[in-house]
Amino acid sequence: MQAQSTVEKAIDILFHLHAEPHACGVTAIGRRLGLSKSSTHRLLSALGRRGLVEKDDRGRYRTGIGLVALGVGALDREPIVAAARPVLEAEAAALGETVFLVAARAGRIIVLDKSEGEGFLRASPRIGSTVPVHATAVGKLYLAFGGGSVEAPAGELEKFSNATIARRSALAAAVARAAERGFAENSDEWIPGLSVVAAPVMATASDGRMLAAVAVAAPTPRMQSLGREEIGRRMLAAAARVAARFEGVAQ
Amino acid sequence: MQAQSTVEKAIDILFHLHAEPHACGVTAIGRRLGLSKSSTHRLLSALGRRGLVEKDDRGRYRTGIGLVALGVGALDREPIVAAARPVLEAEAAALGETVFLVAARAGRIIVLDKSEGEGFLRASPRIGSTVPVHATAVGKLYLAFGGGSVEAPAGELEKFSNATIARRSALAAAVARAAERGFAENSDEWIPGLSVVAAPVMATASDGRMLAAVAVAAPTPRMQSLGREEIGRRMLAAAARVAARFEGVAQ
DNA sequence: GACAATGTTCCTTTAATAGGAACAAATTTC
DNA sequence: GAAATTTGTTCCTATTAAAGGAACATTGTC
Repeated sequence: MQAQSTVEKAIDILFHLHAEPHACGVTAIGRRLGLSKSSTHRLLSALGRRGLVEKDDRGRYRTGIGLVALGVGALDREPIVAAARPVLEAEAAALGETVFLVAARAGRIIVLDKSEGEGFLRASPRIGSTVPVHATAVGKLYLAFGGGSVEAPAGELEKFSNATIARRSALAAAVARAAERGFAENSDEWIPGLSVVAAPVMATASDGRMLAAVAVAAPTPRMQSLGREEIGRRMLAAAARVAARFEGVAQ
Repeated sequence: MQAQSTVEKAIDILFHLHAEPHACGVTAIGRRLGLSKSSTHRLLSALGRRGLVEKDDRGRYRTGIGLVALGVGALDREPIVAAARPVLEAEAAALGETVFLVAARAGRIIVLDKSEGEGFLRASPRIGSTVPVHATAVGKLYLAFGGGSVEAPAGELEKFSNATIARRSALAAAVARAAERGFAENSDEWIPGLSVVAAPVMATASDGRMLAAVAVAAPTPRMQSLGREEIGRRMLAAAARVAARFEGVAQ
């Protein structure tokens, strides 16, 4: 990845600090991103003047509080998030499991919002994080209904667990089944012990494209006892409510 | 505010888009920030290549999903947030009201995390948002225990409601009372109908400075019936638990 | 269908950036 | 405890990227 503009270099620094668990020094950042020490320092100073990075006691840099403000605002700005939030909360309260909203952005599948369940063992996806296409329920939905907005990765399908779909023909079959049933599921295919059932939020009025997906995540045994078919119908109804609220709000 | 570096101009665009409720055009952004149309366009392109801004169907720009990822990560990085989260959740569940964590950053008081209550009418502060110093419970705590990390605004004290403290002598008295009791409260002083009781999280081991504050927010009638003194003691205990977890984790 | 406003691209002057080197703290090593 | 090494910060000038006017393309409007 070749940074071209100064702005992009600064953003690369932000993402690098984001990826690092601990605060980083100027020298280390510069070395990692191929920037001179003085350039790195100047970029960090500019970011610091706007509160996007902070310096700790020892002069090390880490991501700043300004990023939090910008990020949370960006979420609330997404109309689909505003439309979905009450539905997520209602479903999470009714099921006692984590319910979340996922959508495609720039060819990747990203967690937009969540409402967590009550269990001691519960799914807690990170808002803003990316999930794999070929090993998740939402990924299958996007392959079935997304109209090419998301594609399965090129080359070998990464194997996350014993249950991960490895062959493209098997993936195509799973996608076809999702297209037929209208919802998709995933048992241990990404994270062992985690099951997800997801339904697509389709724009009913305009062009009928897929706006997002509503999904419930639970430990596999609990999902088993809840009944996948019943949960699937429930998610379809929830997704329809989100779509109705979205079109009502967006008007 | 005069932008000096290119990076700062780009960040100013981000904050401007963040402040605007709707997507903005290149011309409008440039006019607002004093940038030429072509410069604005180039900065937006750079931000867009890294996913920090997005373009809608009509070519308008708004904040992008990349900011969400950066922001959420930045929050989880704050050790005080990690230490406080279970305490916030436990208190929110026990009280049924919104409990949140607030701290001073760069001289301002900022909401770091929250766990919302269950009421139909409930406080829902925005994570990352700034709250006023002289009209909030946490503001009084920082004036009492913050060691100068936060100061009351210069000039006239802004009047948010009929209950807002207007005179500096009255503010000093409220701060003195907070210093004496160890916790602070706020009834309708910022937002009419909203009451808050807050307790400071003090570093017990090292230098004893104020790390953050734990606060519970509720509609004024409900706070009245819960009993301010009892809630104050409860918040003091919660803040002590946060401090203990913080020092235990940070070790 | 003509007009106005907006997003995008092009090009040259201008000004900010890059990066080496020197300096100052802090940390590590002996 | 002192020397040595690493690291954050500042300074300076050749270089390079950014700024801004103008032309072009596109969209929405009257």
